[in-house]
Formats: sequence, C-alpha cells, structure tokens
Amino acid sequence: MSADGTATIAEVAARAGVSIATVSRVMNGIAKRAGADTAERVWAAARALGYRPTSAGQALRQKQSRLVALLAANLANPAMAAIAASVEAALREQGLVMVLADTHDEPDLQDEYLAEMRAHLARGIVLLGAIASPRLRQMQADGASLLFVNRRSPEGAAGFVGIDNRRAGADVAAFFNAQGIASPGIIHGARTSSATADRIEGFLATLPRAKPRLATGPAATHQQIGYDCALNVLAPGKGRRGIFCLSDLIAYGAHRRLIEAGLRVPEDVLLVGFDDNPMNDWVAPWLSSVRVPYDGFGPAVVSAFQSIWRGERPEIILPHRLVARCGQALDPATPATGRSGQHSP
Amino acid sequence: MSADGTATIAEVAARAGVSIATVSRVMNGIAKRAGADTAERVWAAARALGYRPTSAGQALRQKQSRLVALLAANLANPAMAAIAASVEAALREQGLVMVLADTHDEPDLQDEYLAEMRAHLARGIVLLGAIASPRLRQMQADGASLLFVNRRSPEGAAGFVGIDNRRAGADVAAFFNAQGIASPGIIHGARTSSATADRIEGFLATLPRAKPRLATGPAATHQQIGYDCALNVLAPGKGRRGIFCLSDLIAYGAHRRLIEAGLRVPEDVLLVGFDDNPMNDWVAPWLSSVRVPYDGFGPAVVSAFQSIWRGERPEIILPHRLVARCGQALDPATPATGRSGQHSP
DNA sequence: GATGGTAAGGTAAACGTTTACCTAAAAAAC
DNA sequence: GTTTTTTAGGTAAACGTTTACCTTACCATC
Repeated sequence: MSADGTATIAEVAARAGVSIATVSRVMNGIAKRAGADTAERVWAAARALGYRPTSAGQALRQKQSRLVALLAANLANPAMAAIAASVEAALREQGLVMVLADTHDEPDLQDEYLAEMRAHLARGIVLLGAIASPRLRQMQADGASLLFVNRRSPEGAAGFVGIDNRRAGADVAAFFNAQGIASPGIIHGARTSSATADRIEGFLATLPRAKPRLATGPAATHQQIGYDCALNVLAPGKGRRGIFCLSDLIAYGAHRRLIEAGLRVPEDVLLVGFDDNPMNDWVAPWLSSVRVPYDGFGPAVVSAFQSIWRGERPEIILPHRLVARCGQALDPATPATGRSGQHSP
Repeated sequence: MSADGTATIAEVAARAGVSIATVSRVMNGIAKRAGADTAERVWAAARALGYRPTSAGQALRQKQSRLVALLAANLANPAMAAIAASVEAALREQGLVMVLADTHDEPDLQDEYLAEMRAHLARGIVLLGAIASPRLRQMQADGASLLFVNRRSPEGAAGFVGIDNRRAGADVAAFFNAQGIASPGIIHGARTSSATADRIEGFLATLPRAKPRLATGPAATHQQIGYDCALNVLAPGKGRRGIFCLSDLIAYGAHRRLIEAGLRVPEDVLLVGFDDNPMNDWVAPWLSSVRVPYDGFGPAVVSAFQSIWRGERPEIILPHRLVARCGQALDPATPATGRSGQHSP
C-alpha cells in the first residue's frame, strides 16, 4: 500500500479525490491551477503511494525524454572517464539521466548509438570525441541537440565545450623552449581528431624551427604507440631532449621505453603529456602534462545544453594549465632533483 | 523524405499498404503472421523511412524499457570505470542501453537513483558497490531485477557477480608468506563493503600469527589514506616488510610515502594492491596486485541478468590472479632486480 | 445588475507501441 | 462436400502522461 513505487497518476488522483489533470498540474508546479488545500492533498497522496511519474508516459507525450547520452570515443582513457563522471553529476542535478556509450572511434558504432538515442527521444547527445559519420552529419543538419566536447564537429559549426587546443600546444612548445630543448619530437595517435591537429599546429607554430619528427603507429593502444615510437622521435645528439606526447597514455608507453633504454626522465628526456590524468600526481611524478579541468566539464556541458535548447550555439572554452613536474626519482638512492607535489616528506 | 529517423509506425504501415499491427509483427519477427512478400514490403518501407520504433511507446506498452542502470560507488576508481566500460559493451550487444550513475557511496543518492530507474522502467539495475539503504531493501523485497557486483547485497541473498574475495585475501597472505614477510600491515578504506571484509578475513585466516596492524583514515581519497597510513602499519625491525593495500589507489599513496621516507619498493617494503588497475603495467611496475578480469564482467553481467529474468538467483565467481611485479627501478642508475612486463629492453 | 476577468478544476485527446481478439480465406481432414 | 485447422491480416484497446479546451464559481468593475 505504501511507497512501492508502482503507483500511477490515476491512483494518486483517486486517493486525493481529484482528477488526474490536477495531479499532473500539482506535481509539475503549474501555478494558479490548484488551491493550496487541494495541492496539499495531492502531495500527501503522492507521498503515501510513493508516486513518481513514469518517464515512458512523459516521454511519449512530450516527445522528449529526460535522457542525455554521452558518446565517448574511448572509455579506457581515464581522462574521458573522469569527464564522464563530472558530466553525470552535473546532469543529475538537473534531473537528467546519463546514458553512457563507448563508440571506440568507429563510425558505424557511433551511428548505431546516435540512432538508438534518437529512438529514445534523448534530450541531448554529448559527443566526447566525435568522428565523422553519415548519421552524425544528418542529425546535425536536422538540428538535433548535439554538443561536441574536446573534438569539434567534423561537420562544421556546432556547440562546443573544450579547451583551447592550439594555445595549449603553443604552451607546451614554450615550455620546451624555456627548458632549452630546441627540437622535441612528437608522438600522436589517430589524426581523426580536430583536437590533436590543433595541438600540433599550435605547437609547431611556436617552435617553427623544430624539424618535426612526428610519429604514430598502428598499435591498438596509445601506450603501445608511445612505447613503439619513443626512440624514433628523439633528436640526435647528446643534449637534453624532449618528446611531446599527445596523450598521457602515449607518455606512459614512451616513458617505459626510455627507461628501458637507460635514459632518465625527465633529466635526460623531458616528457610532456596531455590531459593530466588525475592519477599522475601519485604514479607519474616524472610527467609534465597539460591539465584539463575535469570537474569543470559537467557544469560546462549543462550550461551549453541550456544554451542549445534556447536555440543558440554555445562555445565554452575551459582553462588549461601546464603542470610541470620536476620529477621525483622513484629510487631514493638517487636524490630527487625537485618536487611538484603537495605532500611533505 | 528518406531516413530522417522520426517516422512512426503509422507512416510505415501507410507506405507498405498494411496495418500498423502487421508492421509491428514484421519488425519483431513474429513468425507465421505475415506472408513473405508482405514482410518484404514492410521492410522496404521501414528502410526507406529510416524507421526505428520509439522506445517510449514500447516501454509504455510493455511496462519495461531497454534501459539497464549501472550504479557505481565511485567512478573515480579506474577499476570501476573499466568494469563499467565492459558492461556497456556487453549490454549493447544485447540491444540494451546502459545508464551510468555514481552514488558516491551515499545511501540517499543511491536511493534517488533507484527510484529514478524504477520510474524509467529499467529492465535491470547493476549495483557496483552497493550500500545499505531503505529503497534498496524495499526493491529487493519487491523482487526487482537487481544484480550485485563486487559487493554482495547488504540485504541477504541476491544475484551476484564478482571474485572470491576471501580466497583472494588468502592468496595475498600466501604471497607474503612465500616472500618471507611474516607480519605485513593492512591499509583499507571504508568498511562498508562485504568485499573488503572478506578480503581481510581471508588474509588473516591464512596469516593468523600476523598481529594485524590495520589502519584507515578519514581522508577523502584512497590515495590520501594510503599516504597517511603507510608508515604506521610497517612492522618494527629492519627485515623486509610488507603492506597489503585494499585497493590500488591506497597502494599508490602508500608507495609515495614510502619513497619519501627513503624506502625502496618492493625491495625494502613489498606492496600488494587490489584490482590491478589496467594502467599498472605501465605506471606501477613496482606494484603487485590482485587482478580482477575486467573484460569478464560485461559478459558475466549479461549472463547473470538472463538468469535473473528466468527467475533464478545467479552467482558468478570470476577468476582472479595475483600479478606479482618484481618491480623495475624507474631510475636506470639503479639496476633493476627483475621484470614482470612483456616488453624487452 | 450586467459584464468581464480569473482562479480552480474537470474532460478528453493525443503521443507510438504491442497484442488480444476477430475475420476471412485457404488448406487439410474426414 | 462438409468440417476443422492454419495462415494472413485487420481492429481496437491499453499503457501513463500532459495539455488544450471547457465549465463553473467567484470577484471586481462599471
């Protein structure tokens, strides 16, 4: 009898002695349509029965559900997982529900998810690392509520949330410059991404003299790409060298290879990654990285959607920050050259 | 006109010259209710219009949606994120859609999500790290399709997918034993979890002589707990010592503290974690850890749900494996004592 | 006292499915 | 040649909401 959660609006109406229309209006806070005492009776009945409107009924009537989908390109990347977590919390605060999907950067899978989410009358779709695909083009043309995060839409102007990748790339270049490293190498993953392209562009624009030794590989994971390419992109000579890794995962792989080759990081080779995975402070004190503000993505996404639903085309640029880690030797036999962490010995 | 994705069953019926009932039956593959030529006409019409049944209509009629919710206790833990990714892929293959939520181990939030998911007519709810809460108890009593992963239900018998935590704890103890470490310390997080309790129990049962030096802390993150407690749980004396950390995150924090104290890992202090985060091979070669088979969770969850929907109470125990990493000195100045990785120098 | 406005609430339609039930023809069984 | 069964398909109800429209009462204004 109480709060089993399966009550319908009709049962609430019966119990409160009103029509279902009145119940609906009270629950939705429509002003001036119910007297104070009536509203109280309705609320009491709803509480007693544990009533909560069935979303299928709502969605059918309103041609719109409370679902928002997050289509991520690669959930194995902790950075994307962290963004997903932030978005979920922010959506929940708005009474929205997040559907999570991993497109694995495959156009077919992305299309399948897009179609599925349209069938679910999703109120919005976040593309966290979009890839060009037929249905994406079509839905963007149809005016669907799409929001692109990190990578811009391959189909032209659309809502966007992310950092200024070009500037971030430039910042990395400036950092190498300040450290006296004239010709750092670059290791990147797939080039499908506007983000990657912008970062490299900004980097090269600031270090124009640097003969670019770009490399990538066919390996399945970013870590493996980093491992495979690390030695190939090192500048010749014996001075201090550097590598710009387009993701932290690549940097992890590169680091492993460099260590195995007897090189010290960051003393012999300065490694700079991208994303600054939340765990880096603990497990990669040798890695400098461009930190993206994970916790900022959720609120930014919500704000961007509100803008989209007003018919605008939002563009939210979040601040990034290059976190320079001087690197702590993980073997105490070798004195550390410096510290960046917040923990005292 | 073509494939804009918003067609309804009525439009398909009109185009194919049949009734909507026939369209529905053809789309759902109900045998012996439509002739071959009729079916072909329906399929052609559906293809031409890009028709896909609206899930709100389906859910309303069938009193059940294609949504499955994953309520995770802490998405900041990469292990949970990896499990979520695996579950998502497996559900998708069944034509199901995953809703992801982070309960932050808070009963109120978990209850809110449970209510929301019931309102969404979710076909099933995965609790990845459940915590006791009023609505959980009620829904389990009502016979909702709940599946507990990692932590068992606090309300007694229910479907479960996870590893044998007691045995895993015992394996860790045996490992310390084999390494000649008689009295390792233990650092754990909140005790709300049956998993944590089982691991410690199995551990202590196998190392009964070990005066248990358990410790935990009020810190917000597991890493910080590890950092705060590492030195407190070390056995006195100067032999080789060890710490069993109930999660990899705790181990990261402990490692940092030990290094700062001038101790070598794993030479001076053997650290064993739990979960074996997918990144450990790359960033924590000094950490031995109990690996849970991330990729196995998705298929296991699907299989468990099928069992639940048949009215059974499944119990799927996945295999674990203690990954012993001999630890590679991350500073090449100090020769490595051994290697566990698959990469050659 | 007629007129008009507004607050309060009821009636019923509509959203897009699936499916129980019905009908008609064809095939099979006798 | 009658009866029964099977196949192929249509009709309409039902799922639970929200909301356009209608009605009634009340109050204010002239």
